[in-house]
Parts: sequence; structure tokens; C-alpha cells
Amino acid sequence: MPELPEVETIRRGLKAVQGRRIESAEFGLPRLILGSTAGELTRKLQGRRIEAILRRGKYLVLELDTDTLVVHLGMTGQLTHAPANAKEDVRFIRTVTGLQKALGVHPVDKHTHAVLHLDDGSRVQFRDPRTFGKIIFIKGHAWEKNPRIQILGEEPLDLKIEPFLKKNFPARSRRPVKALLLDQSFLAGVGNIYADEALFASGLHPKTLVTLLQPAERIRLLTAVKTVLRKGIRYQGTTFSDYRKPDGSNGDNFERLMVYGRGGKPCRSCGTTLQKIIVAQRGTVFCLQCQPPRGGKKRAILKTVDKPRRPSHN
DNA sequence: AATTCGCCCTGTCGGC
DNA sequence: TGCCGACAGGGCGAAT
Repeated sequence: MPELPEVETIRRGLKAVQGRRIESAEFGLPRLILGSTAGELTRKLQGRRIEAILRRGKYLVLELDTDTLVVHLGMTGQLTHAPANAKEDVRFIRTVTGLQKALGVHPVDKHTHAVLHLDDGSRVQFRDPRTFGKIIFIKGHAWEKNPRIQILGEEPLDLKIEPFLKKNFPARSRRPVKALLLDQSFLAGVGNIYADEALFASGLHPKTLVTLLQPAERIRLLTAVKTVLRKGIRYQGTTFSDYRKPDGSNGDNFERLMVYGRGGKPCRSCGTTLQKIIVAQRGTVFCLQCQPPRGGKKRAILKTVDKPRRPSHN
């Protein structure tokens, strides 16, 4: 699931298409397109120049000379940039049979739903097996006024923590803190992976009610969000299943995750078996020891921690 | 008003 | 071996 670090990595990886002109465009699955029909979009994009590639939350924004394309990758969306004359990339095709592999030919990939052919012979391809992605056509450059963009909260990496806590933090909300992190109108770009990682990094149980967070915990939480997102970008995103960089290669962050995707495995910090529960309708992995819940069980855990340690003589 | 739920979709995996 | 249900989940609109 491409979240802020994955989309940012893709944005950076697509730098080479800036300034290129779109010679032609193809669209395969009309329901992924908003703001235009597939046929009209093909016509509208012909001859357009890609001026800039931006990111807002999990949205990738392609500013053209006259209009704007906004892309959301949903859960399994991939945006790749294939060099001139490149064949279909076998790395994207999981169903290649032995014979096809031997012959070096593959069926046309049924999951590639959009292709932009550029004036240098390269192409940008949008592939999305689960089709939760969206391609939004916006006339002109006022894409920030689009309802889907307008409702987004602040960019986590830009925000100043103290003013944000005063102005934007729903201190009386009774949602679990994980639900808040997933809310794109609170912070734009945090998804299931980085929400779990941020909660682990700040030592908060995912079900903790927002209203119960102490000021110091709020600061810890926001600091952790920034930290885990920056780490995700540094390692070029988390490849769990479908995410790829624009060159088709994997991100390096998965093996560096502390909790996401590690349910039942030992905590990398304390060795306790990581729990998997459902919070806000999402699979959620956390460490009961490092992220103790409020109330009943907390007391028992504190008691254990507070036990005087036997001095070691070695 | 705030929060939760159901739905969209398809590849993968475990169980029988 | 093959069938089938469960699961993965971002975001939107409906329900509570």
C-alpha cells in the first residue's frame, strides 16, 4: 500500500519525465478515471508537456502545461517509467509460465491500465491489480481546490509540532489513536504501515483513546510519525507485495520495519511475541510490552518493570 | 457531530 | 490436486 514514503520515492524516481511531452496515451479501465472519460482523456493529453511532478499526501500530481493529472495508487498501484524500446517487464508478471519464460514472450499484462507514451520513446505505465487506484483529470492547475485534495490535513514532514498541537490536534476525540493516524484529514500520507510503526516508536498502544494522550505523548507521537516517514523515504519505501520504484525495483524498508507485517514474530526491541489485532478495521501489529494498554494491564506491567533489578556481578 | 461499517477488487494462502 | 473461504486495505458513502 503506497503511503507517503512510497509516493515520494516514486515522485523522485520520475524526475526524468519532467519536461517531456506526451505523444499519446492509452487507458484500459475506464472506472479508474475521474473527471473525464477515457476517450476524452486520450485526446486531452495528446501533445501535453509534463511541467512538474509533485506530491500531496498519498497523491502524485502531474502538472501539465495546461491541465493536471492526479494519481492515487490505492493499495496495489504501481507507476513505472520504462525506457525507450523496453519490453514488458517480466518482474511485474507473476503468472508467466515455464514455456513463456523459455520463449521470452509473455501475455499482455492485464493489470496495466494506463500508458503515457513520451516524446523520447519512454513510457509511464500505471499498473494496479486490485484496481483501488484513481487517475483524476483536473482542468487547469487549481488541483489543490479539488475536494479530495482539499480535505487533506497537513504534510507530516512540513508541520511544526508545537503550533500543530495547539491548532490541529483533536484533544477530545474518543477515537483510538491509530484511527486518528489513518485519518487523511488529520495528517496526509500516513497509512497502515507507518501508523503501526509510529505507534511502536512512540510506545503507544494502538487502541489508546486520543483524549487520554498526555501532552508529552502527543509530542512523542508526532515526532515518531516524522521519524518513521523519513526512514521510509531514506530506504525508498516498503515493498510488502506490490510496491515498486519507477525502475521496477523493490524498496528496502520492509526488512527494517519494527512491527508491520511481523505479527507472531519477536519484538526487535524486547523479544516479546508481537500481537496482531484489528483496530479501525485494519490489521494492527504491536508489542504488548513496549506499547502497554491503558488501565488494567498497565499496572501489572509497571509493577513488573518497577521491581528492583538484581545487580549483575560479571 | 463524531465515529463506525460496508463495499469495491483480485491475488495469495491455508485448510480440507 | 483442486476447490473455497479468508484475508489484505484506502477511501468513500451510508448507517449508527
